[in-house]
Amino acid sequence: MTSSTIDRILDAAEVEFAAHGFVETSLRTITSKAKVNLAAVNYHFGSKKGLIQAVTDRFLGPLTQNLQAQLSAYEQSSHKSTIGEQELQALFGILARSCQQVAQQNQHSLAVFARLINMAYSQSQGHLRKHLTYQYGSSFLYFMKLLRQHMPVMNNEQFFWRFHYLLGTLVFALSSSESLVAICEREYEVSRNLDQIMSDLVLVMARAAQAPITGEYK
Amino acid sequence: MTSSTIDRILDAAEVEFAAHGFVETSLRTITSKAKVNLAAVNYHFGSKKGLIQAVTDRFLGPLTQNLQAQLSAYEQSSHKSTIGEQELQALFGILARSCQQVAQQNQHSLAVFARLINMAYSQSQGHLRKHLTYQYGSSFLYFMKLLRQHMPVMNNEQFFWRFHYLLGTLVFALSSSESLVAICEREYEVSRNLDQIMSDLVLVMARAAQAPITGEYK
DNA sequence: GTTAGTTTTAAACACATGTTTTAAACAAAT
DNA sequence: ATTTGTTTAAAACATGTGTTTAAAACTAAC
Repeated sequence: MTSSTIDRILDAAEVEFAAHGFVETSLRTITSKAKVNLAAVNYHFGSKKGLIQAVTDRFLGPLTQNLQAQLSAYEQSSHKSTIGEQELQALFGILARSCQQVAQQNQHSLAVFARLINMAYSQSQGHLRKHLTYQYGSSFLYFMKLLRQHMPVMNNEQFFWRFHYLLGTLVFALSSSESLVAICEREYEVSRNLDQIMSDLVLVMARAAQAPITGEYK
Repeated sequence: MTSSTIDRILDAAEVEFAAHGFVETSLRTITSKAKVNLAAVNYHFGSKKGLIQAVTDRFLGPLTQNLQAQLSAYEQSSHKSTIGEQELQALFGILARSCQQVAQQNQHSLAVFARLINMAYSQSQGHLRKHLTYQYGSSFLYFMKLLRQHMPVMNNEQFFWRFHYLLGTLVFALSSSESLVAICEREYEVSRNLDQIMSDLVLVMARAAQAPITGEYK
């Protein structure tokens, strides 16, 4: 049980970071929730930054691996030159399913992970952004490449923006899903789970991807 | 020039908060950038929380006022029972134009403001969220009500979720617009301004609002 | 010119943070 | 049983934080 300390730290850090952000979570609350000595973090991870990167790596590693596999299987199967909403739904569906599978396999909450990603972008944490793009940039680009084939109407720059709009939709929705679920249960007495939210998001993203590319709203 | 101190503090706090978040920005950096004594913040705003609320109020006050006016003008004009993409575009366009107008009138950057809103939701800051819903909740609901009339296919709960997806798209895209613009200029040698981004976002949101409401992505 | 109220200033306070240090406890191999 | 390397433990360190205090400077009215 020598490395149980490391896992306990990672488990505690994950939920605390997701709940209160990286900066607002102190090492002391993490180590106390993990029932571990304060110095253990610096001993095993070097620094708080090291811990933050380790927490994200533990999820993003399996995720990108899973995603890569499913994407290349999809690429070699069919749908190659087809254009349409169904193919877009399929691609976003692969992304959604990858997230859910990895979350389920590793006993993690998808909402927690989405909040982590959101934190990585909304809080400054320059080191994290660099680490993520360096480590997982290629998987990112692979997904973009496949998606690009089903959005041939627009040029590269227009696609770039459209892609990030959709990414924002996904991240923001997932990361605020827990509080939205709570509001929704209180307000409409209907409870939603992440599966339903994901299904809905896939449809929304696939439709949004096909919005016209020019025009003025004035 | 007695209240110039207050304005200088607000100006400095606004850009620092947007750039580095509420927690990672210290009162000392704010007061030094504002060329004001450290104690001035506690004297004029009571506390750091008070300053945070004042910063958001300075933008959200004029914004909701502007938005309310334009919305009621729109409501009394026409389009009342019509359904379609054009009406959705019109409503989102009103929201977009309100944001831009207020930003321009008060010499503020829209991206800075969007980042503030994003911070208010992604960082814990429970006091801010309470303050915002208490102060500006009605304007929020008014916009929702009008939008609801043009999305009659879905029930209230489905609309609730769809609405927040779109909101996430807007906030996330605007708040990360500055870094995306930079990447885009380096990568594609094309520069976009916020007007173009807003136009595009309006089209995307109007299209996404019409996505089908049920179905599985598996 | 004096006074009363407001604003600014410099210093100190109380506290929480990440990190380091030093020694103790432990594990496994010789 | 001793030794070696690794992990844990408690304490201290250095620093940055929001806030408060008390005096000084300023403003405006009488």
